[in-house]
Amino acid sequence: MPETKVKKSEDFNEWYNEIVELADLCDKRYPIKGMNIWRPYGWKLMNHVDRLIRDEMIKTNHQEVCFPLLIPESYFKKEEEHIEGFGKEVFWVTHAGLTPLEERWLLRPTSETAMYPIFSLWIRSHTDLPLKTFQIVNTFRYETKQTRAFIRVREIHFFEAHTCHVDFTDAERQIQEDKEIADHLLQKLSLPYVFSKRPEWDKFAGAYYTISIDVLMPSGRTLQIGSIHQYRDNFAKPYEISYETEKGDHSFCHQTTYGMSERLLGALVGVHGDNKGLVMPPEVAPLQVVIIPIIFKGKEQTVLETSRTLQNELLEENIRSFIDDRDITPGNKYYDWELKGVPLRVEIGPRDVEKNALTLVRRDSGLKKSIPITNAEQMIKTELKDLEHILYTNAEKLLKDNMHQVLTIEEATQKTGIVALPWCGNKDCALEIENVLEGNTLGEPIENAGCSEHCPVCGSPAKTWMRYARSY
RNA sequence: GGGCCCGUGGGGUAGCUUGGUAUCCUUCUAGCUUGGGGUGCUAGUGACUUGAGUUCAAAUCUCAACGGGCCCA
Repeated sequence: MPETKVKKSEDFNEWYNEIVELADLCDKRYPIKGMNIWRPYGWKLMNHVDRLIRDEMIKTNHQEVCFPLLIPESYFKKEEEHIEGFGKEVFWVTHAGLTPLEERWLLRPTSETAMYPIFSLWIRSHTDLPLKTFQIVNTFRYETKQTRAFIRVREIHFFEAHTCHVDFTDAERQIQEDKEIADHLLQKLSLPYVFSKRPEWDKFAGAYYTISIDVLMPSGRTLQIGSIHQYRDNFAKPYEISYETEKGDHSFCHQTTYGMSERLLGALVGVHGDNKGLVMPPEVAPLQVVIIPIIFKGKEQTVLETSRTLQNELLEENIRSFIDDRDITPGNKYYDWELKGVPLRVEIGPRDVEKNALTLVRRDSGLKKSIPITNAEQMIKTELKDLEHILYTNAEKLLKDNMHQVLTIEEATQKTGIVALPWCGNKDCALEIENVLEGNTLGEPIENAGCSEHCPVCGSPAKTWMRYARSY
């Protein structure tokens, strides 16, 4: 069996670096830090993830838009907290040719400040609401810390939904919908996750509150793959997004955003991959089945014909497949496709054809079996479903085994992954725990209110649980 | 912001201390061979980040720039 040089369990970070390049996802040789090249296979994969996101957006009546990349400084500066949060990591455009610009432009780090002045033009009446938009674009953030493919980059492939509502309640309803969207999507990616409400000092710049969506990587560190923000009317006021109510008054909109990025791909790689390479959930696998004809001189005809017949049958079932008839040895092809995480491999050789059968190999378990060629596409469909299920189950176990709820800092230091401790609500107490655990606050669980224990730092009655983790 | 380390074919490397012909593996190309887990053989392409300095001579020593990585705040 082929293995990566670095084992996933021994040095996850190194393993990750090795795998993203070996599997042809990206090329990191571009000479600007944090700006990598999407290679064809990686880009296909990302497109499938985007497709799932679009499907969810369309189902929930969001409209796709595309705003300009450049934002005038004056637009950007309207909301104070927002500038403070992003100011240090924006790229500026100062010249056009040799001429200095009268007003500087910036590359969007996110699109609130590009969109909202325009929203204020679009929205006149309560009948224009809710306004539900989204776009999938690249955003730019000048990261100074260490970059990592798909996880911390300077040019980010980004999904952002922006909505405007008549009031806080309707915006809250949107946030419920966003949570459902996240759930559907992450199920399809076989990625179990946790929602946490970020503490006040760690929320998105300008938000009323922020819900983060985190997955747990096998290294024990969390990866935030999305966030949902309730803005209330924090942006609507400076950007003057108001509407005329039924009664003829004027009122500010309440807004939400929902963002996700190429980190989803990072999570797919990290959570499902193994020492043989990627393991892709069938929903997003660029190829769901690879067909390898076993060619012997003189017998290639029947083997290739059988392969083509199967491919056509798979096509009718909307299963993405490819016949690898390259002139290299079969073993070589196995390695290749295992590295790329193709969920199922079908081998068709003279032996199979004779028996009216084909050989089916699972990427997750490596198990091989011979199945009848009649109705093979149905069997394959079932196997794909089962594989998706197994991926989810394994990932869920990883998450559950690494989520802990404890009462003292002492106990917390013994744990890996996500640790929840009682919290009194005082920032200093949380920061103290961050220090000792060498981790960060993730936020409070959103599903439960309250905690009847005591803060492990100051001893006061706890208001809630607070989660801590080392994160990417 | 402060400190440290590193730049050699597409990838991984040896050589640097003590200056002189750049090593090996892999990939790639061509041909034959082989083909149910990386087939074998033959031939071939391809590199010292850039600039300045020291020197008869620099991958090697010095300085700088650019690029990459790590640690601390």
